[in-house]
Amino acid sequence: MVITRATEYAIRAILYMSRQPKGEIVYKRDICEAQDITPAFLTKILQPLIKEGIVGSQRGVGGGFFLAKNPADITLLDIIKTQEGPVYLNQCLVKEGNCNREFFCPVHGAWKKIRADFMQLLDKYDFASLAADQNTKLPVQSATDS
Amino acid sequence: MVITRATEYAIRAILYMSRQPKGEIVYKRDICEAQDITPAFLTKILQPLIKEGIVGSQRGVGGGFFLAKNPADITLLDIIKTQEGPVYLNQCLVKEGNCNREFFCPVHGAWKKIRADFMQLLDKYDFASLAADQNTKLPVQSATDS
DNA sequence: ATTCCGTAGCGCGAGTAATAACCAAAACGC
DNA sequence: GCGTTTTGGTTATTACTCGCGCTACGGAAT
Repeated sequence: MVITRATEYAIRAILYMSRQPKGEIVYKRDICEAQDITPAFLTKILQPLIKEGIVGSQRGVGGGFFLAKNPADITLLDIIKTQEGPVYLNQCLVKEGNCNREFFCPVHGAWKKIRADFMQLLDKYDFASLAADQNTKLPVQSATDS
Repeated sequence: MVITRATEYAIRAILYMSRQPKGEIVYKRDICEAQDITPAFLTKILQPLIKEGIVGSQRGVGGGFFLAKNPADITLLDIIKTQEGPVYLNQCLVKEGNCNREFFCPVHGAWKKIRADFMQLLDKYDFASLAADQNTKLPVQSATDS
C-alpha cells in the first residue's frame, strides 16, 4: 500500500517547477539533478502530465518543460491520478459490477466512503502551498542539493 | 494503490466470524465456502491475525477458528495492519532517516499528515457495526452464498 | 489414528523501475 | 534553404520484486 516511485518523482518534478517563475522553461537535466531522477524515466513520467494539461513542453534548442497551470490549481490528487490512474483502494470498487458481493457486503459501502474521504484528503494539498512551505524551510536556493 | 487480496479475504473472514455467536468455533471449510477463499490461502492469512490476538485457533478434532476479541474492538485498520504491515503510503515514511530529503521536502510533512488522517479514517469502522449493516441487508442467513 | 491447525517453501504471473534505441520537432549556423 | 544540433516523443526490452495460490510436512488435540 505504497505509491509508486513514478508518482513520487512526478510530485518532486512538479514541486521543482512550482518554484520557478511562472511559465519559465526548465531543462530536463536540471530537474533530474535537483530531484535525483534518471532522465529517461523522467521523460516517461512527464508524458501523462503533459496529456493532462498540467505540464507543457517545448522541443528544440532551449526547449524543456514548464507548468501549464497555476501551482495553486494543482493538487497531490491530480498528480497521483495521472500516474496511477483513479484511486481505488479496493478491487471491488474498480468497476461497477466487478464484485458480485456488492448487494450484501457491508464492507463495500465502507470502502466507498473511505475512498471518497481519502481522495478529498489528497485534494487538499496544492503545490502553491507546498512550494511556500519549502521556501520557509529553504530560504537560500543554493542548498537544494541532497 | 489497492489493498491486496489477502487483506480483502481477511476482512471477509473476520466479518464472517463476527456474525457467529461469541466464542463459537467455526470450521475453516465453512469460512472458505461462504467467502470464496481457498483453504490453503486462508490458513496463511489467518496466521498474523492469530499472532495479533484477534483470532483464536483450536487444533484437533472439532477444532477451528474463533474471534478472540469483541467485534466492536476490531477495526478495518487492525486487519489491514496485520496483512500489509504498517500503513505507509509513501516510501519516505517507511523508516526514519530513510529519506535524505526530509529536512527540506515539504511533501514529506504533507504525507505524514495524510497518512495519519487516513489511518484514523480506517480506524472508524469496527466489525460490530459492519456485521450489523449486513444483518439489515440480509435478514435471512440462508442467502449468504454468492 | 484421525482430524484438525502451523509453518516453510515453491512457482507462476503481473506489475515496477528502469534502460535503450529510434523517431520527431524546433532552433541555429552557414 | 539545408543540415546539424539540441531537445522532447514513443516504443520495446529487461531485471527484479511481489501478489497469490499451492504443496508438503510437522504438531497438537481428541
